[in-house]
Amino acid sequence: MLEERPLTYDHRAIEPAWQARWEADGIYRADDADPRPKYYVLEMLPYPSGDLHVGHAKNYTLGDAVARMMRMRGNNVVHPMGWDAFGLPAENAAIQRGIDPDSWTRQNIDNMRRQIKLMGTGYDWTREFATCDPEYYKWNQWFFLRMYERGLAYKRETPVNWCPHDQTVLANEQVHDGRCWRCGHLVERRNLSQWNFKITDYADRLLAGIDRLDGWPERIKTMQRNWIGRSEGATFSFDIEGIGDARIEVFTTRVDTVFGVTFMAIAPEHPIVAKILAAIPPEKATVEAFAASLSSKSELERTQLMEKTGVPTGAFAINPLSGERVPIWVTNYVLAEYGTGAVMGVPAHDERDFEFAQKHGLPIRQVIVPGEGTGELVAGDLTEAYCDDGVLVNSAQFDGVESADARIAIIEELESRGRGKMTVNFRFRDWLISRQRYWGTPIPMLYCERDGMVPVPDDQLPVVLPRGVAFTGQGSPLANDAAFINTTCPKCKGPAKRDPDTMDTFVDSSWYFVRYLDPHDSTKAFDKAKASAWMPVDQYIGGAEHAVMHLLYARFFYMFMIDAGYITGDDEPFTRLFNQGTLLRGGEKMSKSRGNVVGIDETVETYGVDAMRLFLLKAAPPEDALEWTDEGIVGRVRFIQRVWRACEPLAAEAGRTPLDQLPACAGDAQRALVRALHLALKSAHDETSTRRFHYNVTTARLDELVNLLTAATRDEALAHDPAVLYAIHALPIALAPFAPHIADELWQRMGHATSVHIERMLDADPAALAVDEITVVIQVNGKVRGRVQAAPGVGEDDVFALALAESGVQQHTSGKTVRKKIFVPDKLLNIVVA
RNA sequence: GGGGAAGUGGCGAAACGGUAGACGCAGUCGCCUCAAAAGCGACCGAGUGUGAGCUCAUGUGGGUUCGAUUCCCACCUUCCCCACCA
Repeated sequence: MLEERPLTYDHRAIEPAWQARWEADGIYRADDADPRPKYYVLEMLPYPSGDLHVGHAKNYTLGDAVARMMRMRGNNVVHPMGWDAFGLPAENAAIQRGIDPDSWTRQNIDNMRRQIKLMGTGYDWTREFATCDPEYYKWNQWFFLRMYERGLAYKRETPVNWCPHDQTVLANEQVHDGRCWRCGHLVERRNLSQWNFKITDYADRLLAGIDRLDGWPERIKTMQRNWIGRSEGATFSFDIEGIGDARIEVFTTRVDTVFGVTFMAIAPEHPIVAKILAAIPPEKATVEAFAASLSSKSELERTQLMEKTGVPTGAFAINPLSGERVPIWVTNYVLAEYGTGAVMGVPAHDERDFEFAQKHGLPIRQVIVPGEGTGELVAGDLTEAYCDDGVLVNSAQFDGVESADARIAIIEELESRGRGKMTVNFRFRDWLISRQRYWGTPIPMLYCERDGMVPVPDDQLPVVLPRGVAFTGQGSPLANDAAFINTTCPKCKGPAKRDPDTMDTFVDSSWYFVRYLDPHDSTKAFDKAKASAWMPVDQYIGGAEHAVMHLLYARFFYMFMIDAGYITGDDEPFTRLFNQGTLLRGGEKMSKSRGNVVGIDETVETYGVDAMRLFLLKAAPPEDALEWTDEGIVGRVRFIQRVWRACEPLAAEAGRTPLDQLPACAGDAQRALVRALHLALKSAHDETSTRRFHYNVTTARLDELVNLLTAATRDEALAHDPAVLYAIHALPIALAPFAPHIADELWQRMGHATSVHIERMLDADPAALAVDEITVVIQVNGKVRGRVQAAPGVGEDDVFALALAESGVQQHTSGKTVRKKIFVPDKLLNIVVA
């Protein structure tokens, strides 16, 4: 028997020691000059909220396994980590608890960095930065100025949530039931002049680029397409009766229904409202009261009202095609921000218009009928809008024309009269980046009494966020800070004021992945050659909650950078995207606010990092939601200990066994063992190559291997067999991407001076996977009736002969005629009888 | 309302056109032990049979196929995202 001694893998001693050693040796640093093929693995930039839980560990463990796997497959891997450090929580901490946002954030970063290292992750920490570092956000300001120069950053009046008591702008999440989160006063809408990035200029490119993103999940691409929301239609104008040259422009995708217009619906904010009321005053009071009742409500509330309401303005519009006179209504269901802010009301062919017309007794006229140009009206009394295409009726010269043709013909008619044209509208709007907050990147703009709006010159960047400002919760800390606001105009040297706003934190995360490639450059955002060499990100990993905004903004920014020539290559930054599933506990997403978190520190202390990592990889495919269970991780602790007991006593001996050739296998047990090893290797390679990352299957293969190893090492006759020693020697390599600590510890005990993590992953050898006897399944009429053993490559006739000797097969074939045989070599023979 | 994903043992899951349930968790039994824990071993979808086995079984109903968990259609259920975008 093997020597009896306490065989326990002591994670508390071993794991921290390896983490220290890796850091000291710098084995995860990426070298720009390394000639091997580059591979950029990136997990989405985390917000330093404070404490990590095992849900975060799920995300980082997968990224880490992928990075380690790619490194061991011979790539020059860059795998960086940093902090999305600006944002509202830090400012709330300042307001509520008087903590400086910078100190609060830095403390959180320190703790989270410690915890991420505790997970045994292999990041290149030399590339770390936080977006709240002036050395980083300086370049946010620099990019802003470059966009401004190109007309991609512009100012526009936009409504915001405004608390009249605290005299401050509120983020949507600070408004609860229409009231201020701090003081409970009713929130109003107020217009402020704010900065926007003209992302809509890139709408078509952002949309077209999606088609090339073969490595992205289909659902994310669909969400982006829907968010961009391209729709083709016509924009044309109606005259307003009695008001000189005033016209109302409408946008519609169904210009074929234009003869069915029975009213005009406009948003209360539409500028024409004031003109109408000035010229035709009788309904002034009603309309203004209606507009006022909506003005305080956010778009969200208005749309959640669901019930469509409105009031007539007393004015009439003239249908440019029919010459018909229709009333103009102000309604809550037309959005000022989309299209032209005015809609032609066609109740017969639009659900919303139908609902509105029914409620307000407006006429409903059908002009599209289903079918092949019959011209027959289905009925005068529609019970719902008919929204499909069909054939036009009641439409003058367009009667009998198919909808699709009619749309083209009518647009041409309108165009010939100078009344309208074909247009494309997008659902998404320009990216509003101004935030009336402190903890963000100051917008590098000045307002001079003499020179007007003046950009901050590049040599005066960064505009540094002042420290020690007052956080009262009232007003904006920056706007209130006279020392910050008051400055000198770079043109006239006269007095000027700074823009009091900061940028949306999505700006920070829109280009950080390029900064990692040249993180300490103080002269530029990044070096063109370095960035162009490393980009694009080969594998991006993160949650689906960023499916739209972050990923769209980052794509936009990257296209801008390519266009500006800051970087060369394809204009899509993320070749492959992997969406991790969430971690659940008690059926709910693990989160601080739900109070169901399991901490990293406790888990690592109790069970060990490797056990935690293996559980997170093993329990489910990575894209699925995964339920955390304490029993599950105990099972992985058992696995770790089984590995230790099987391998550690034989480590030195196994370390002398060559790995560059397959061992001689004296018997079935040896062959099975070597085969199990190579099946595990094959799974690891396959899951990595296909980018499925279903390492839950790979870990199952490792379980099978370790089960065989356990049996073999307990058998005195087998324990020192070359095949057994070979498998033991290879196990740390196979285990390294998933359980990096025990892997390196065993590797060292096998006599290796360098880390297992810089070893080459072993290839799966087809010779080791081969078997000398296979089982062929015999089916009769598609049902399994027997199995026969044969040598691989056995022919159909031989299998058939063997099959007929099986009693189960005979039962179902005797007295019947064999009509057909389907033979799948080495797998199956299906005998079809009748 | 629109879009997307998914329904397999007591549980997490595997197989994704070819032996359904690998592997793990929970459970049952055995060995070891004074005993327990740990460890090791066996069993572990349902029904039926002494047994070899047979029958049923991957949400429901159809279809394609020699053969379907896998592909197609419809329905049911659950989850996620977007929700008055003219």
